Amino acid sequence: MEGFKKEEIRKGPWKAEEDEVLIKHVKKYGPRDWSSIRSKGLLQRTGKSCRLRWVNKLRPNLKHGCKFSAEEERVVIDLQAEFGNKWARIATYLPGRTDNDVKNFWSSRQKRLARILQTSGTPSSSNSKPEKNKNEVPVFQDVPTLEAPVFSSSMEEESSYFDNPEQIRMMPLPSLVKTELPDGGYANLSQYEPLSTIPFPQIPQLQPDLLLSPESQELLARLDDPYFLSVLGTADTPELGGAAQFSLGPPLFDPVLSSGCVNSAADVANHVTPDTLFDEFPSDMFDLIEPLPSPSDW
DNA sequence: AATATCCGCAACCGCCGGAGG
DNA sequence: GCCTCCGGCGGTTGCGGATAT
Repeated sequence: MEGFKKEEIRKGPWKAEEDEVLIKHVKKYGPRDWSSIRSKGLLQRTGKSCRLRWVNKLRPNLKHGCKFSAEEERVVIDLQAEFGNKWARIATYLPGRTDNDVKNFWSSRQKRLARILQTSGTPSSSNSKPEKNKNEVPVFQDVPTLEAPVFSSSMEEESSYFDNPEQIRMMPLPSLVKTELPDGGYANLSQYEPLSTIPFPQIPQLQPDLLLSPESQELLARLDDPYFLSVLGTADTPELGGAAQFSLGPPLFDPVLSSGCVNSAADVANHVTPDTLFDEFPSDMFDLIEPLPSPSDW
């Protein structure tokens, strides 16, 4: 590794060799002393860059390449309302997710919502094609207060974790708090006590002369279907107007979705996530959803 | 098939706070 | 009290793949 000029700092994508060096360093010294990696001439990366690479990509037990499950999405939505943009804090509730993951998820979601509101707010929107809006998800307001989990949010573990590769592989995530569920399963989000009810985006009373597409009418009809509601959660109010609420607790808490990656189409086919759920909504359905207040108004 | 647009992701940047000299 | 260094965090950007036109 000689020949490194200390002034030359490498940026951009990491190479496999660099990852190897970083992993070796962490195995040996633990996830700390990031700046020493460069001062020792091991890598031409800054300490910050090394730390980021470890935390976001190389750390054990990360969920790479799998979308947020319905449960994870709900947790993020709830906790964002509770904590604001404290991504690192929110990430501690989500085993295998990093603050960067949460941040990226949220910003993608915000962009989608912005677009949906933009299109639904225009007079011609009910004539517009579904386009990308088919993936839009709702925003939940006035979410319940949640209790913080009892664990250290620090990623810095004892160096004993790094004595051998197997220990690294099996290293428990600090945020992984398991609780036995009534049905015998385990919830990783144990502190996430009964997620009571989360307000659904308000849908105003339908006007008799309001023209809806056949799909929308069919969808509204399905809201009376017990099974459909069980997917959404249970409605606390018979009518959808005003403060219609849906329980997003157990019905949406699916061990398959919440505990691991769901990547195959078959896995997804049998589960309804917020995204897949709203895939079914014709675009003109969103014309009925009132514009949301900005986060600053919460 | 070509182009435009969207989206997810990885990584960088700047700010902040704590620790140590 | 100050300065410097380091690590942590949130915001932002740029790239590449996917999707729509």
